[in-house]
Amino acid sequence: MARTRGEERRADILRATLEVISERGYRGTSLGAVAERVGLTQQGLLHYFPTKEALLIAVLEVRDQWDTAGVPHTPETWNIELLATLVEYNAMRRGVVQTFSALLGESVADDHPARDFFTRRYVQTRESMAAALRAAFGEELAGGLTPEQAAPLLTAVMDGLQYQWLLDPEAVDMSAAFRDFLVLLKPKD
Amino acid sequence: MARTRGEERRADILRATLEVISERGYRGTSLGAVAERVGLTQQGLLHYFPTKEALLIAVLEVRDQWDTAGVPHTPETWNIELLATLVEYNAMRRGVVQTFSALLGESVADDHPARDFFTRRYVQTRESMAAALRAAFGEELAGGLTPEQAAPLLTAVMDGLQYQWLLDPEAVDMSAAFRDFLVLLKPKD
DNA sequence: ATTATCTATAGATCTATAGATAATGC
DNA sequence: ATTATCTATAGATCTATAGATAATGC
Repeated sequence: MARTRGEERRADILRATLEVISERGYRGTSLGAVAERVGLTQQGLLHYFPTKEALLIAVLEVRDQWDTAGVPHTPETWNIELLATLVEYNAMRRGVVQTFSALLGESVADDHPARDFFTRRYVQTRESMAAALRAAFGEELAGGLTPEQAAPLLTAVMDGLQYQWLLDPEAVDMSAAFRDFLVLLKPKD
Repeated sequence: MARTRGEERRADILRATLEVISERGYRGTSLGAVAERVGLTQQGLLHYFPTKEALLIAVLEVRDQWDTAGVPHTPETWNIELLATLVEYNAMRRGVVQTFSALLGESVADDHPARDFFTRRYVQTRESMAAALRAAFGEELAGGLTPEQAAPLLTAVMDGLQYQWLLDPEAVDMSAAFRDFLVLLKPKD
């Protein structure tokens, strides 16, 4: 896939942006800092992405691929085993997890440009989670929960564990804890 | 408790700071915006808190009282029913939840001044959660989990639900979901 | 006296625009 | 021709310091 010079540069810039966001969040990220990492001036960077917000939008568009390790975000392709593997994989990619968590955390601010993106995304995520749970465990999970009831919990556990793990990787075994949670969900009959 | 004029002002400033942080995060908060809300100039505010970081530290110190509704943060005082009530209560205090979530989200950045605070705090939280779980359910929870295994999950569920709820309050019933999770944890014998 | 506020301002950033120059692709 | 990149710079902020003035507490 012969990417043009320009596409290559864009990809480099996005990579660098993800890096800087993971270190400082979106608000703490300056165009200058990103530009420096790709060997450009701040104004040179603006040739590829005309505003800082345009750069964030572009980052969000590619981000999904990163944080689901390339697995597309639709109900059909998801399943519980894959989720567990993904969590395990994420435990080896601190930077990616940190970028995601930093953006999610910032996005709850009233005026944050990523807010809509995350709102929409979580609607999707809960649907996918419910479908995956249904496929794995059927209509009734442990405790009599439906897949739709368990979906936000599963989502919450993944996100919440990431924060605890990012703050204190030694103290929290994200992957083991996630598997513990899957055991909890499994119907007992 | 006759607070001096100065203490009163300090409290006002902290209140305003929590507000602005909930709207913009710590990095997005300017001293000027906080000062305006208490009817001071930015320089007048610096009389009470000499730097922006000092203001954040002070906020973090009072924050615990807010987000646990005044219940002290020690193993002895915690129990599961109280947690469920707290989540219900939080669903009526969007601003407080949003301040907490915004700060937690930002704090994963490498150089964030609240990072240490949250790291230490989560160690405590997990301990308190484990104690509460032990008191409520004994040594073996559902799925054969120990209280220590379930503690990070319980913590993760609370935090993760908050993000989903903040982004989309209509779509997520934080309190109901939390109670669902408690049902999951309850030993089945 | 001490505490509370204000005006003035230095010094750092940061985003974005304008316009010049260099490199690349037909 | 078009794309890539640079220099120069306007215009907004933002934190923090210095030092003056007003209000309050003994």
